[in-house]
Amino acid sequence: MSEQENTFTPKRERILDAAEELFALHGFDGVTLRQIAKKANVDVALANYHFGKKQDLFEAAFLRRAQVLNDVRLQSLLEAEKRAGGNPGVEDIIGAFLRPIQQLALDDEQNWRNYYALVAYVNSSAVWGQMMMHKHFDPLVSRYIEALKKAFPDTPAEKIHWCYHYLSGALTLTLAQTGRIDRLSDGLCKSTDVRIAYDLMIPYAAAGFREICGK
Amino acid sequence: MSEQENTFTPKRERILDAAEELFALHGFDGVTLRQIAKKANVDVALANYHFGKKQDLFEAAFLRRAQVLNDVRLQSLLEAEKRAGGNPGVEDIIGAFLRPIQQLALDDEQNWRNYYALVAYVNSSAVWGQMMMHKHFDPLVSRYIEALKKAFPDTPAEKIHWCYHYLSGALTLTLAQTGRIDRLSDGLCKSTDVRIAYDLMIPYAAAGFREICGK
DNA sequence: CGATGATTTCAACATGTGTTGAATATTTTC
DNA sequence: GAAAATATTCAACACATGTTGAAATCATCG
Repeated sequence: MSEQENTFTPKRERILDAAEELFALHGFDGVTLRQIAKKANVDVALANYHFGKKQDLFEAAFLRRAQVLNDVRLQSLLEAEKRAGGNPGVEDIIGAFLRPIQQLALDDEQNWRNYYALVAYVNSSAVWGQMMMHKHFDPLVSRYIEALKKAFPDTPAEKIHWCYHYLSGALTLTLAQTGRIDRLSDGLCKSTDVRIAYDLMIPYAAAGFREICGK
Repeated sequence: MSEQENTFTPKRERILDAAEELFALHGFDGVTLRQIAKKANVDVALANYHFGKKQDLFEAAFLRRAQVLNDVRLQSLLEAEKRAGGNPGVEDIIGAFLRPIQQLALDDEQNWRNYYALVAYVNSSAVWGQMMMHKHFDPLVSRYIEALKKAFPDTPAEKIHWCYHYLSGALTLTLAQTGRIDRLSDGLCKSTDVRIAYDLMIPYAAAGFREICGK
């Protein structure tokens, strides 16, 4: 009755938080329900009561913030289109794609770091991870790709898709925050430096697009 | 005595092949030794006899081709430097970095696809995956980064490292061959199209480097 | 051949897994 | 405040896991 190990949040939410963090760190099969329950200070059976099977718990953790992220990104795209009078350039589109992610990471009241790592894990995963990406993120991504096609009207769609693929790879590795850049740069750069990571990624990717897609 | 389910290869090798494929597909924790043994047509205990613990088997599968890959890539870098009289440009360096990977995938006598997916998995993984990357790939990568620093002598090292990070992300997602581009492009592009994947990645990345690192 | 050593299988153990149903506590409703 | 509903814990099952040691098979070579 004296201590409160956590700032008080409902147990259901605590389970999701623990699942998010542990799944992001070790993957679906690398985490047991008992580890999640322990981290959430909760009995094992409670996860089953609230979310059903383990797979469903994973999806619940994945879904929780997906809609939020999609909403803010869609608005970001719409604003960029409005600002450019319906014809945004590559840099505008890529900025609209990445800035919301950067911003959420910077306002870390709610900590998006774990969730980002979870998305990176899912995007790097095989069949069933791909199904989740397709279901929950591809609709929005398609809108970005449409915008890019419009920005390069004379470029074959194939090239646009490959360029987006490269951008998606850079983003995914950034979201994962594996710390590899820290080691390779001997501490000069930090995976957690969200500011510079996206500030440089935008012009980098934009230049890549222009090189491949002409103009 | 009549059928030979596999083209005959020693069982030890068959275990490594099965481990490579299954680990690449489902990750370390997503695969059981029994699944590996079954795929290799071998008893479970044999993996332990040859490789020790499960972790050691994983590392053995990872190591098997790492040295080969490092050798061919180092030679590729040295040749590029020689060809450019000691001062290769970005495009030369990135080409030397990516072409060997592309080439090995194209000559698929030995199928490198599974191994590439395994590397992608390791590079996307947390602490212990990073240790493997650091130990077995970073020494060579550092040489590429040194070459890049020399190609942009006036650019702060920080920017070089971030640009390499973006390139590494694009490469990793390409190696993973998740099939996401197939779905996003509605079949127009294929993850398995190694030719175009790298042919476009090189100028894309080179343009990104030039944009960020000047010149 | 016979014997020595490497390979491969067999059987099993100890432990950990996801999941479940009944029991208890807590909150809500009337 | 009793009753109904929700949330949480407890105990346990059926099964799969990595790993091991002792057998059995195979190859090597005098």
